[in-house]
Amino acid sequence: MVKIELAKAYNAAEVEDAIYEKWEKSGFFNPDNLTEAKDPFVISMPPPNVTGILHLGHAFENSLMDVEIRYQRMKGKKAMIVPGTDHAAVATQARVEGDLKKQGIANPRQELGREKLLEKIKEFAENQKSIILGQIKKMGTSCDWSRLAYTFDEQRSEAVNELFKMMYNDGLIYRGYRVINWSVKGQSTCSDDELVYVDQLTKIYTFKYGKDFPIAIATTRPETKLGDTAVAVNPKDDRYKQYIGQKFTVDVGAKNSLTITVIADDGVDTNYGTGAVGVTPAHSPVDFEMYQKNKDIGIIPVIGKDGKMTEEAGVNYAGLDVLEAREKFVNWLRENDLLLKEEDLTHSVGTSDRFGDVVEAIPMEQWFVDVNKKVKERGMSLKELMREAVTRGHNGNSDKIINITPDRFKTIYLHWIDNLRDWCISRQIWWGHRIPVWYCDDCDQIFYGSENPGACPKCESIKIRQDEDTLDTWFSSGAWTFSTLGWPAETQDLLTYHPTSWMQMGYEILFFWMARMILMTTYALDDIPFRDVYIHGILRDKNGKKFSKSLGNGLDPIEIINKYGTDALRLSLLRGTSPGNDMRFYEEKVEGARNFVNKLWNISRFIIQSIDSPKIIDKTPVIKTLADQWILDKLNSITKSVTEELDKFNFSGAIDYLWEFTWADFADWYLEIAKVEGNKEEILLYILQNLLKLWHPFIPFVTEELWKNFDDKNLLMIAVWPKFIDQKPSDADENFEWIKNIITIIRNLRSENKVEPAKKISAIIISDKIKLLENQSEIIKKLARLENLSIIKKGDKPANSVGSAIGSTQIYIELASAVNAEVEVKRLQKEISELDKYAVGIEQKLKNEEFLKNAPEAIIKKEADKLKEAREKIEKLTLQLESLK
RNA sequence: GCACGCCUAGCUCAGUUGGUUAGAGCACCUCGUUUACACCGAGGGGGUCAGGGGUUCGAAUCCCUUGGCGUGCACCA
Repeated sequence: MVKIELAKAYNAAEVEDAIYEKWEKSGFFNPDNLTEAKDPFVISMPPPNVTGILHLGHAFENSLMDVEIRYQRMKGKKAMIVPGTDHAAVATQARVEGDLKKQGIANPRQELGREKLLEKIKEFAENQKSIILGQIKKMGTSCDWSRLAYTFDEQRSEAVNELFKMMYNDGLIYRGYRVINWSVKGQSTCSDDELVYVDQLTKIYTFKYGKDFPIAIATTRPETKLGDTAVAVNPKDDRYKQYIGQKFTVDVGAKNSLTITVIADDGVDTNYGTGAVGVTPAHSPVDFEMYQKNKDIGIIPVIGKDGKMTEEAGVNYAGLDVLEAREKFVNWLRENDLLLKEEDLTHSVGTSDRFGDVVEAIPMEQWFVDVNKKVKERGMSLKELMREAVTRGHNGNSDKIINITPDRFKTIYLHWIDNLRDWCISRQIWWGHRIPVWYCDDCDQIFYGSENPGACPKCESIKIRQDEDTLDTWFSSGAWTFSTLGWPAETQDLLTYHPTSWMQMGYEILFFWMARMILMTTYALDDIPFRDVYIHGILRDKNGKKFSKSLGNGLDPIEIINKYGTDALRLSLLRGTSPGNDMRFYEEKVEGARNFVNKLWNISRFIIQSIDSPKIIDKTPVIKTLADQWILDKLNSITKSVTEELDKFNFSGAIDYLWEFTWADFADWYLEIAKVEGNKEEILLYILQNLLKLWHPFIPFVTEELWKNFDDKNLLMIAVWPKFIDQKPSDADENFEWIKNIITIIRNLRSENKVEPAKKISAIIISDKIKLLENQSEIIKKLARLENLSIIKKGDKPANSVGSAIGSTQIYIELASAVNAEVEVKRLQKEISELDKYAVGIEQKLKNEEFLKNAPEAIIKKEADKLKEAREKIEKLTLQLESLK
């Protein structure tokens, strides 16, 4: 074999693209090619929105998914990430319309029309898509590209239509006149979950509708009061209950007069405000509910889709902007002595997450998913299905429980379900799945149809038209875990790979997405969408601010990758993070990870260059020395720990074990020892190869690149995950740690006494562990830079020496010049006094009868051993101190 | 208003059933170019785990409470 030359430093940019290509060509991203693998392990990739290119948050998600999938693949699972992108209905249309406006097209919808605008959006989306897919590859994510999906492709559209049809036929989707959230700017509805609440300082006005009206009410929206049809009071309220059922006609200065009925409602808090509520059915969801119980009070919409006052608001107001109307009405109240109070109030208002404007509550005909209606043949509502999947398990089956990490999000999710109202799914935009419903203009028949049915099924008229609206993007996202596997067709993929195994997502889309996937899957497939959900926090910048375009603090992951390598980025994103918590991102972190990757490279470089023929070592090598035993035991033990941490999805914990072992135990200690003891080819290769396997899920590129030095035929990517060997524990760890300790003490003595680092000196160790020390004397001499080392059983402190102790063992180094007694006395005194405090603490514990009675025996023994060791050390140090005086 | 989370070394954070003298990375101090690595090595300093109380033989960890920061939901009459 030719001697391999490795570069002095790992250059990620040079090798990554080629490695990814090799992986992709191998076909092993597709689990169907993992012929020896058994159980499936599937991750549905949360499809990135085609609104923009990927940011660091995506890099983080890709790192999480890829670590998990590579781990499972190496564990012998049919591992698969199903990749895809999301058409992101409103978000994408809003983005493209915004761009068009900047280009001078003031009103894209009117100027371009449906077809043209859709074409523009499609062009944009396709362009973004190809950029995004390239980025995902850069991040090293091992997706099965043969199963690439898009929420808006033909297959997924079929799933959406089928789902709609099922729900429509089951009466779970209905068209109804309800108060919905309306974005004037976007000219579309949005669901309750799409609102972003912001605090707003406003005024709250207390007034009476008229001089003769007996009850005062308060409002922050006086202009909507032109649409009031009732006043609600608590039926137990003595002040008002006499008026319940009475009707009052009031003049509100709007030319039209209002008829206000006093109604009873248990929900009214008698202690809050005036204890009475003005009821505006058209512009408040809560009031609308009261109206539905008391339809005869009537409903008067006074604000229109354009955000201006309607004709019904009265001729004095029609056409006015809401703020103008507010001012006008308040002035009128004031002039007529009806305004009782005017106070400042901070309250939160809902704004559209995509268009940014404060939404208006307006009543309209829209499509809804009924979450409270019992599903046919299930005896349960969608709400109840959503609850069951995370509590007792789907259909009461404890094997079908969705496990949420960290589990506090389960509580948050359940609380959200409690407050859930019917889901408004129709949007007045064009980019999205068109609602598969048709209307007959001749007989008013409404019927389902994913394609143009040609004629009305009832009256055969051809004057039919499809609903103009499109579906909420989350309607299609909700089907993602199964639409990507071929549903509604009964595919082999569905049989093999559903339910999926693991899902990760940020907590900010818990309600949008997780909830809807659970809803859709439990309903349509009578199953859960996934077994485990890992909820992660959001990435923030150095100062804790959210990354955002408007703040201009966004970082392009590809730039980071070009500078530090993908492995470094992945490692930095996963290290020191915990599920559910936000984390800060800063470049120094990536730099540290890059340094580690380089360290691993150089460890390998050293090993590869120091041996003749690199080969695969798959059997535990022969153990020759204590150090060998120690490092192999340690490798075995961290193999167990890393596996356990990964099984708990604790990626950071797994990294900590690996990092510590690789850098400290293996590089700093064992490699140095290998230089002394020599002849360790097999052990070095064995440990390195196991390390490459254990590290591979986290830093796939550098490990794969190194692996080819040992095996240029098989990919590390499908190597078998190292197994923990369950063996009798040896005392190698204890003994070797003790030797390490002695070396550290000598190094410390040298440093404190300003011995030149390169200078070789003499040392004396007085101990009864003669044999152990003699066996390890070469290592001690080399690593502590000793010329001579005397190991004796009994003796006195040598002249011109300084020393320390571990337990009863004393360690001295000889100094060339006289000892600075004063400094040495101080040092020893300090050490003794600290040690004494420590020992006294343990002593008290051991004197405590309660402790002795209650604590486990192992703990008591540990404490006793600690005390013995400390006391012995104090004794030896005291002797040293006395000899100086 | 209700709920949840966070407050651990100068900074960023781990710390999963309560039990080592509480850890890591970066930063800092001293020393060092020993051919795997200066993207490095050796040694070191630095924390009453936000404050107070409680449970316990034993608390960063469990409970109560105060304060600060953040988030979700509700309210928004």
